[in-house]
Amino acid sequence: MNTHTEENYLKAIYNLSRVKGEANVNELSKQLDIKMPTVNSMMKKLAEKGFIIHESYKPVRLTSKGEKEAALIIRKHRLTEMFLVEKMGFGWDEVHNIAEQIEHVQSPDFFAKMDQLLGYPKIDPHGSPIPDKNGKMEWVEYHKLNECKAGDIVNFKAVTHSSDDFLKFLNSRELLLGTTIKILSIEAFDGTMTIEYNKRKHEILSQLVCERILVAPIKK
Amino acid sequence: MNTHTEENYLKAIYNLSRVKGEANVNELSKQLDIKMPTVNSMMKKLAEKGFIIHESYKPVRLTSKGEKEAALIIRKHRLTEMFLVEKMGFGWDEVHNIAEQIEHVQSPDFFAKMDQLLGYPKIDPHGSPIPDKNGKMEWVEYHKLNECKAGDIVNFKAVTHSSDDFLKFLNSRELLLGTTIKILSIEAFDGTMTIEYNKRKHEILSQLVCERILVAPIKK
DNA sequence: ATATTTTGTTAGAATGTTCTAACTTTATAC
DNA sequence: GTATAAAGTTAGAACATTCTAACAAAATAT
Repeated sequence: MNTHTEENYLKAIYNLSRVKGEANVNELSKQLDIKMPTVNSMMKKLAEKGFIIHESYKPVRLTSKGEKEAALIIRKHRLTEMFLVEKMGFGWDEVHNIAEQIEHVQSPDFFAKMDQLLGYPKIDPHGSPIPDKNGKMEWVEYHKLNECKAGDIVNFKAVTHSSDDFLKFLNSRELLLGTTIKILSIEAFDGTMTIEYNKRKHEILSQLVCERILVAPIKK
Repeated sequence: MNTHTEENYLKAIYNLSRVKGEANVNELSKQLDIKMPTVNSMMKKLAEKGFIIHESYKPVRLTSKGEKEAALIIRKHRLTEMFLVEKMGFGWDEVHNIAEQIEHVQSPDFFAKMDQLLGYPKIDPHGSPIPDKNGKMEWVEYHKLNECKAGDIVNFKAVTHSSDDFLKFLNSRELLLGTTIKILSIEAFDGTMTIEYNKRKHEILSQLVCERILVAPIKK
């Protein structure tokens, strides 16, 4: 088995790789808040264990073994988040830090039981897909809200970041998963959007916020 | 905050101290499966942090600070065990190892929520008392079954060990908490007991087993 | 009461994870 | 296309946790 620490590196590599297929040392260092030389030596270790490929001065890529390992940790994280929200009554803005700890628990039975009690969920409380027992994840391709056009009507499907602050911001605007959003206008200068949803007719979102909101077009 | 490791030492000291009020290095070493010199250096560290008093060649005693710290970890352990049994459907023989891991989770909210969902339980699935939020534990003084006399009728209240094997043995004999037991005879030679309970009229228990079963006399 | 066993301690080394300082390679800017 | 900045690496040290080997004190046994 792998250590707590190794699991955190694998998860970070997985998350950074999601878009580009690879992760570099500098980004990992920032994301994990660990200095570059430390990350570097851990890359050597993970490469020796066969989880990643790392050529000098090149970005890091997960092997299929590493990808599966990472996906299974993420599975535990997301099942936990779902359990905390659905079965224990936590808010979606309260579960990330608890799940970060529980994801390292070594007990297949524990997570199998959660899965069963939840009815084998496919997504977590933030709209992210939960990998299956083999580490396979079904990717639904959503759009970022900031890439939509004025006049579009879309459905809020997921968030790309799960920090307390961001989710509390969305709560304060009553902007929850499943909400239908109409884009009234986009400020060309800074990407600020004016949107309408539920009873809120003129809500304004900064580009930073819009980049973290994933949506699907409404099917007519 | 303290590390995982420090918490395990504190818990072991607490458990060993329960009877005698103190714990020695050799017993800690055996219980934790860590060599004596390692235990010794950790004792130095815990003493510096004010959790224990340790004079050379003397047993170790918890300070009130150390006792509270340990009790709060045990509180998390026992709440977790209760949650796993009552809310997730695990057997009492399946929860110890999972709780050993979850007890180290740092999140007062998480354990407060468990406590609330369970209705503020006072005992865990093995009959052990759950310390309150201040680390205070209500000790109910039970007797060990092996200390009872032939003819006694007693109620099975708790176990002193929570290993899988022991609990599975009790399951296989349908010997569960709350069972009323009549002691038919005791073999003077080896302490083996013949008992009667429910529909089982001639069950035989070794002394080792009887030492691990805590009972209360039936009030007439 | 001395010898033996058990328990406890000290010293020194190994492993894992982290750091800083110094250096190298790659990317960017002018 | 050279200068500068950014990213990556190497070397060496620090801290936590563990170990083995050697030694010391306390308990026990005859």
